Amino acid sequence: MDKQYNPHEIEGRIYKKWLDGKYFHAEIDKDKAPFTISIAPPNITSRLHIGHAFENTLSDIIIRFKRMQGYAAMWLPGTDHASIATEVKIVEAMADEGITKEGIGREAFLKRGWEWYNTYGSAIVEQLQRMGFSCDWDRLRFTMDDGLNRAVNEFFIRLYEKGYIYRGEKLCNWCSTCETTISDAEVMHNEQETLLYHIKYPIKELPGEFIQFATTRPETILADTAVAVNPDDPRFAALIGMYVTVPFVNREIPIIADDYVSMEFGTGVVKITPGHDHNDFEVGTRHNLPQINILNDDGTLNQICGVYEGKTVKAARELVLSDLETSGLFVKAEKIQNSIGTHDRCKDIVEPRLKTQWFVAMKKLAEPALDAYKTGKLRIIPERFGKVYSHWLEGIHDWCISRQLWWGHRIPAWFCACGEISVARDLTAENAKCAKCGSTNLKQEEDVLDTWFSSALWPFSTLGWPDKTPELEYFYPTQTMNMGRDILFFWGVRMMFSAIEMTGELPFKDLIFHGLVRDKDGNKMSKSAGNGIDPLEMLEQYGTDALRLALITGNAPGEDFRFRDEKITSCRNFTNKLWNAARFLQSKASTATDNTDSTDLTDTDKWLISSCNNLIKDVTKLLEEYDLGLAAAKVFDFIWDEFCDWGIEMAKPRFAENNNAAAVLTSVFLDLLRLLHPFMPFITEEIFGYLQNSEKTIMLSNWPVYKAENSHADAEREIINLKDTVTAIRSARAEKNVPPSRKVGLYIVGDNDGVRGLYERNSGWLASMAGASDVVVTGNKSGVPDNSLSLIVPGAVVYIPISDLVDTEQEITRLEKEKARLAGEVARCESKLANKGFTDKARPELVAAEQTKLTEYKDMLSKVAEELAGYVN
RNA sequence: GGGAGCAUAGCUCAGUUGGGAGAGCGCCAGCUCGACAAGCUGGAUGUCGUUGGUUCAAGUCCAACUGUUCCCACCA
Repeated sequence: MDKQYNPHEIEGRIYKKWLDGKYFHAEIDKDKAPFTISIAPPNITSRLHIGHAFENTLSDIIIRFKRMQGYAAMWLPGTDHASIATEVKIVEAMADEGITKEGIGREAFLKRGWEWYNTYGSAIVEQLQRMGFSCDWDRLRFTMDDGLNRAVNEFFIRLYEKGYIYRGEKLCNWCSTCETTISDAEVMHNEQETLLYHIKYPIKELPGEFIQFATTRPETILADTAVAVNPDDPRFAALIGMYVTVPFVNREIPIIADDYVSMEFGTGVVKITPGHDHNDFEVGTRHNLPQINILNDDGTLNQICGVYEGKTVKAARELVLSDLETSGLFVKAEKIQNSIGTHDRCKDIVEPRLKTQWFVAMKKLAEPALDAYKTGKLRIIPERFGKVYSHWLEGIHDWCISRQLWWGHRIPAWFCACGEISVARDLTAENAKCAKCGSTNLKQEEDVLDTWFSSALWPFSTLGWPDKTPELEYFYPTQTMNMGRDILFFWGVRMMFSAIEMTGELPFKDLIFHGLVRDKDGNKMSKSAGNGIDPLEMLEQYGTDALRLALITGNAPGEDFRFRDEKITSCRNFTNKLWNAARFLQSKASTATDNTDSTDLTDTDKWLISSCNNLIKDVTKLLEEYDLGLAAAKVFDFIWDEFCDWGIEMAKPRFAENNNAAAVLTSVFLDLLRLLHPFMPFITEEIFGYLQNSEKTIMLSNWPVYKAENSHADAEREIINLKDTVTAIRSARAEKNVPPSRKVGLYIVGDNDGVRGLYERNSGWLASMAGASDVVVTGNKSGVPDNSLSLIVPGAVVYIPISDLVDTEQEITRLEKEKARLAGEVARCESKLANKGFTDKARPELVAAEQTKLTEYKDMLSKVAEELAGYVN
């Protein structure tokens, strides 16, 4: 083994070994319980970023843990076609070549989509493999492969047949850059400072009089079909029912009364534009107002707008304002804070407008999804996201699922000239026939489905649904789902209701949300900001295991966290530490006996076995609760602080003798490797190979279980005392500047047999750890050299004969300080025990512990006092 | 307008049913002590945002406040 851990050569070789051994592949096995995770399929828009690395590291930890526990653990991988996101990318790429979508036509465009998939889909798979993820690659799926296409059609048709899917003209969110509708969830609202323009319309019945209102979008006056006031507003009561004239289009529109209008805001008058505003649409519906659309698909104004036709919204706004000013109808402009809707993909302003689209009626579908959470069948982790989940479902709106795009699942609906729409299984251009008029000249809907329509089926469509496959039977429902908290509405909710409706079961039992990875300054990572971190770069520099560990330790579930280089460096250092511990053990392998169960275990052996045993219990529990960051930190700390700093160091003096020190260390270390394996798969696998030769792979070895018979609480307590003793001696040596090369003698005076036995049994390593030439354990002070440095340690007093270095005055000061500290402790313990509230109400073991401490402190205090008296005299 | 998170050492953050404040990095001092200088040993640094409340006991539970981040919502 090399002196430094070098991940590069190792990782590729190990991953190949796993693949070749088919270790990732889970067969249907009736003797095992299934444990399934579906990947959150990455979009094929680009290569993976650090957020993907993080999310999938979580899944990999869970699936590796469960696999070792003996489940038929299956992690199903795949990618998502990401309809609009990918289409935007392809269009951009084509623009660089000077071609357009329309220019090349649908078929050629789709060909480019598949090329895109071939490039990025495989790049993503490669990246996932570099991260060491143990996905069942034989089951790799894509949201647009044949099976999933069939599932999508089936889903659409079943919803349509049940009347959940309908087609209608409604106010939709329109992105004129992408020229498509988008769902409410895709609209981002940003507070911005905008201008609120005050405008007045002449009142027809009262020549020379005007009614004044305010708007942030003056160009939409061209689509106004009323102005509204509050019915209780005395200022305008007389005007209700009169008419005003919209300038430029000379449309006469009524003044109506509606509760929606707030008397306080603006002028107390609102222009009503049902064709371009969600609120106005509802007001318009209540008052039977006409709905006028003034926009073309590309965002310019249409023929209704007269002289403004062909102008962009922005240009039209300027023009309308200046024309209003000219006509004397413009009053003033004021600055206000207003929220503007933008498209989450292209960041352009979204305009509400009328469009005929396909919708899913959500109200009834949402109910069982809500129920699943409220009855506790669905577990949401962390819990607080449950509130967000149910709140959204309670106020859910219908889902606009049609998109005016090409890359995606084309809607399986066929139009006939007679007006009939056919939606049925297996309709193709060849066999389509109108059910009403018998015409065979049907045209398929041009639109494709929202990308989340297919994602919603992911946990079961990937297992063969709608067919009743054995895989679906066995692996479904899945167990846990890891997802970013930012896609709860897009995906989490939609999988839930789709699965319940289609399969009658929840798609997963535990829904786990993780936070976002931010840069070192706390900003969101994004391509445009240029602060994104490429996981491949990180793992090339530090190794995959270090990256994985850095992503999860010290992060609380569901919280965002910053990614900093220092953290990954310390994790890289840890891999080296682990590597060298293994190197050391390997060098001692020849001295190892097979005997780790025998009764001649020393205190240190018992301590190590027992504390590792406790670690197993803690880590297993944390992993079962999905508290991965804490679990990783526990293993990390134990290996470094306990196993290496104490376990190995305490064993060193024992190697010369014929004993089982090496065997115990190795046996414990193998368990530690198993605990660490889900987090750091490569290095643990490599070391596992060096340290034993009975098992082929750590991946499929058994997860360690807590063994009651390995609990040695007494030994643990004793070693804790010894560790304190060593620390005290080292600290004293440092304080006195005694170089490590200078050996000293230790005279330990303990006044009871148990304590003397403890120090006698462990005098070998105690001497070694403390840098002593010899250790003398006695029952009294006779034989201890004069002017030795004395230390109070648990249960005893240690004298170090370094008299030539001891400054008597310093020593007196130190003892006085120690005396004061101990006196304080005694007082604190006494007052605590004198408190009836504590003794009566606190847990009994706490009270007992406090009493023990009091005795110990009193004991130590009297020894300090005695020492001090010696110096003073 | 509604809701949620966060506030702990110089920095980044942990802190699991309430029971004597922790890690990593940084800083100071010293170390080639049987693997590891990507290491070892020792050390300094905290009114746990503020104010109240519950409790024998609060970083932890409750309330209010301040700062900050985010989500939802149709306010022209």
